[in-house]
Amino acid sequence: MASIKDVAQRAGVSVATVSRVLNASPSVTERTRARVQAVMDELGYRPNAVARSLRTDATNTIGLIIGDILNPFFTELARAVDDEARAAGYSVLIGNADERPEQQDHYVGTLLEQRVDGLLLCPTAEITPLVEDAVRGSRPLVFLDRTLAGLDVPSVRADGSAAIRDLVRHLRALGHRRIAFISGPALLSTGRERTAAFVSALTECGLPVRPEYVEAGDFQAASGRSITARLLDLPEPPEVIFTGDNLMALGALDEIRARGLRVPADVALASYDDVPWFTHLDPPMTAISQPVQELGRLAVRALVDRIGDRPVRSVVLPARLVVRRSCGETGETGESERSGPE
Amino acid sequence: MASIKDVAQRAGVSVATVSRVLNASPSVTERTRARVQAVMDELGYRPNAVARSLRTDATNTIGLIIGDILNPFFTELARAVDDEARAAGYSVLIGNADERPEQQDHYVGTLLEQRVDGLLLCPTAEITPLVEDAVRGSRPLVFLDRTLAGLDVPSVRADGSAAIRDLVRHLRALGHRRIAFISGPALLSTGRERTAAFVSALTECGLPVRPEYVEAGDFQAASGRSITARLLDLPEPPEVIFTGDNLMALGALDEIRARGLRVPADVALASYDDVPWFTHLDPPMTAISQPVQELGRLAVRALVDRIGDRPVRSVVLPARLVVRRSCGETGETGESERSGPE
DNA sequence: AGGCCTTGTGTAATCGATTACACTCCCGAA
DNA sequence: TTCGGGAGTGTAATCGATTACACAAGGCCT
Repeated sequence: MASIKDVAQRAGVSVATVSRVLNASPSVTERTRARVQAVMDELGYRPNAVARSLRTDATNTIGLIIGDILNPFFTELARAVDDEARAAGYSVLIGNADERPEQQDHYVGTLLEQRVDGLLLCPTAEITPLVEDAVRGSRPLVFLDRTLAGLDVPSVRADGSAAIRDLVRHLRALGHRRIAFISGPALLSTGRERTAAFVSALTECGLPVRPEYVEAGDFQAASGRSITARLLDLPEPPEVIFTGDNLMALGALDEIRARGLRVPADVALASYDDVPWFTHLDPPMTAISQPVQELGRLAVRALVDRIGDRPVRSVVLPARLVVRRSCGETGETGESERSGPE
Repeated sequence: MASIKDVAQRAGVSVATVSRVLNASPSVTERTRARVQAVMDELGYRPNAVARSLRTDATNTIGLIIGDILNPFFTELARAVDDEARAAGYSVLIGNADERPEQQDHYVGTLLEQRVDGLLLCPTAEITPLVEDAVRGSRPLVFLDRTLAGLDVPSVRADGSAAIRDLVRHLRALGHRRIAFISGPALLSTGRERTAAFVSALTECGLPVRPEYVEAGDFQAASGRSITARLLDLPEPPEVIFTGDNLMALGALDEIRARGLRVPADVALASYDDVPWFTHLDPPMTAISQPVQELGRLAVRALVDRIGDRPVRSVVLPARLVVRRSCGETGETGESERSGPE
């Protein structure tokens, strides 16, 4: 591939001048600029970003490590991050942790070696040595969707406590009392927070907290299915199953369908995370929707600020309840979506 | 961040020796190796991949440009590519073309500048200058899922002709005669091929080809919806709507639901692409399933072969029909999935 | 003992860009 | 005419790794 030297030689100038043309430096005659540009076009020259980065110590690239690329929540998040980053002049390198700490670390390592200018991380478990390295090595880092306690790292995430309270009230209003929650892993901040919010919402609504109705899955469909099976086999099965993410809802639905049960007549269903196809289920799924676009946008802004050494504060946005019909009919017109009881 | 010099100095050796330790060269005493390694750990040293790549002219990185990151088909594909690439020692940089040629070009450009060792491209439209550059510049390139005629570039893709024929036969057996197809853009090989296969399948089954029943969408949900609306407004609307990808199926479903029609009693529905949640629709969606994992795997192998200057041939895998219930009940037990009529 | 090979390590060139500094014109003011 | 200064360009150091080549030390042969 043609290098800056080839261009310089062919245009009869020095590499410095070519570099100046590349960087639109004002101190180049229009005549020279045009000649160099012509040679570039002729040779199909593209500057070597590797060499440039080595010199400038900036790759104009940020890393994004998501929990699971098959989870539409993360996919939408990646999309939002990508759009915002590109607008800010950065390219995004996506790593898929597949909810496995060692794979997360693999990507943290690779991306650090690639010298990304900053890292957006949806941490998959507890603090790992590599993540500490990243913090120590003072690479700008921002947590997204999930946090890790004990590290001085800003985070951008959504809080679903209010929405979960709205959901429990909604269920209560529909006459449900036995509500089960398939939570996420206690190792994840999102798992813990949602469980805590659920338990306190129950209490607040005067409902008993039954330990056998709360179990942690791993945010993947299979665990949603097996836990649902256990719940339905209980001597007194729950009237409602609320899942901690959209994949586990899918698993729950699998099990319910396999048993020939109907939603919501036999068992009601609700899910954390709202994804496009929830609307098309029968019945459409009541869900808690996170402001995914905003999360992505703000995370990139925060990271770019850190890269530019500007001060950054953590951000928490509210999630909101979207009532559909999977928990039973309200008195209203069924089709229209609306936010939860205010 | 610590560099190789810092390590060398602190360990009292030359940079060459440190480099040898990094590359597990055999000509280093165990004693020296251990000492250097200790210093590396102590400093939290990570080799600078940028510098290394500059010298070795290999980034151990491949680029993958997909059509649309919100489309689960591409998401699964990305997952498969990522897994296989990592197994082969490569990292994957994902670019989202969002089905827009200019954004595709943006990523082709960026990835070429980053000097990826090879490029996997799901081309979004016709040949663009940048893609030609890539071919000219002799960067290894492999087309995935879609091809571009007129370029000497190997491709890995699935052919759905047989599956589409199976589908039309299946529909015919269920008594349907008026079948509409919402195709993909004629600019894409996948769009053209599926349309051609559909038309010839109709003919083969002795069904008339009605021009007003075939229209190209853009592989996104909104177009599926608007074309469905047009089809249903026809004086003689089709009995079946077959969509060229899963997103347009979603759009079609939206429109059908909005009109209060039932599937398959009022209008039957089938889709190209099979995605996890098709099972959970009511009724479960009859679809044509592509061997996504295999496509991803083989594409990476082909690319790695090209990078290693080994000869590569294009691959075409068959897609297959998965009959569910969205086109009507067959005489069989409804729940079990099976391949099309043999 | 002298020559030769092997083994372990160091020296320095190199990859392709950026950029501080130096240099050469050329113009205008004194 | 001379001098100062700005505009345009070139020279060379630099970023952090890899690697060809050189070299020193030690072992073994004759």
